Amino acid sequence: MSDLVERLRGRGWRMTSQRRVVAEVLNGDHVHLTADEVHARAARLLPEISRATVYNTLGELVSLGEVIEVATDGRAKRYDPNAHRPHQHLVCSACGTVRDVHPAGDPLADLPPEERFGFTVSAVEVTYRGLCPSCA
Amino acid sequence: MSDLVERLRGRGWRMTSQRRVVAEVLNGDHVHLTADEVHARAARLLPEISRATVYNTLGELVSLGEVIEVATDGRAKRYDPNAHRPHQHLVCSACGTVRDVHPAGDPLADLPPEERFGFTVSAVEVTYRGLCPSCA
DNA sequence: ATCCTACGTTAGACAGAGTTCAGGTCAAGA
DNA sequence: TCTTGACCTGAACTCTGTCTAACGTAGGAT
Repeated sequence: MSDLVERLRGRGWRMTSQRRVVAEVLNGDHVHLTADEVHARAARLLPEISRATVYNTLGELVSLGEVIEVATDGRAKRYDPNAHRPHQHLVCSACGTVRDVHPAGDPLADLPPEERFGFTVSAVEVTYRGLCPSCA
Repeated sequence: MSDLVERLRGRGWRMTSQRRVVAEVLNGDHVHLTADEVHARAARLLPEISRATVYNTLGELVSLGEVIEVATDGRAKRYDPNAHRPHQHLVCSACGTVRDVHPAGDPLADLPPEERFGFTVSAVEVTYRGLCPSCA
């Protein structure tokens, strides 16, 4: 994720302290923070950062394909920096914890043409639900 | 869906005009209304019905397993009365339209034990995304 | 090194979806 | 018919997220 800053600069991104801090907060594996959590952590490094900037920056990172938006429940979206490798999500129904998982098979191939109703299908999301070890 | 009223009464549900109207509105195949749409249609039959009652009733139907909640995106949740037959959803990224689909294969079987991280996996949701014929 | 300016940031108002609450209403059993 | 606890209502409220107008600044131009 540290070369992310370089990739973004190469794409003409103006680098600001706010954007750097948001990228820093999203660093790591199995990170699935909500926008508010990103804002809270970013504010520990840069107290004046505003909510609007966090939302703007996250939206830009999503458009650039550097971060994936995950809607695990009806609540706030979560942001997943692990956009390099395709993966799915395993969500604990009790505490909301999210894990990245890598199932076998290709769900897109499982949808036959006659079940597509003329849609141009471009993506598929799989969400596994259950109880994590601590909640079971 | 008409025997739904009987099933609910059998479970000790107090039957009111409001609940009857919400159940009526949800009748049919490929129905995926938002709470607001349910409220609008219910209000045509029972003008004084309140939003809170619609939300309460939908929530109860979901807990009872009679209706499935579909979180299509950042938008409003949709409510799917087709809870009897297992199925997945195909969502238009542009207009939010939802279709029920029946893919081949079992996504649960595609998640090997070493990818479950000790979770007790009990369910899986698959959401296909793309453009519907009108939006393409 | 400094200046310019277009791009970025900020605070706060706003909007959509959903929840809560106090008080009035009514389904259904006695 | 009476009673009562479950149900309904409307309004205020919370939570997420977006928009706007004024201000700040990164980085190329000079």
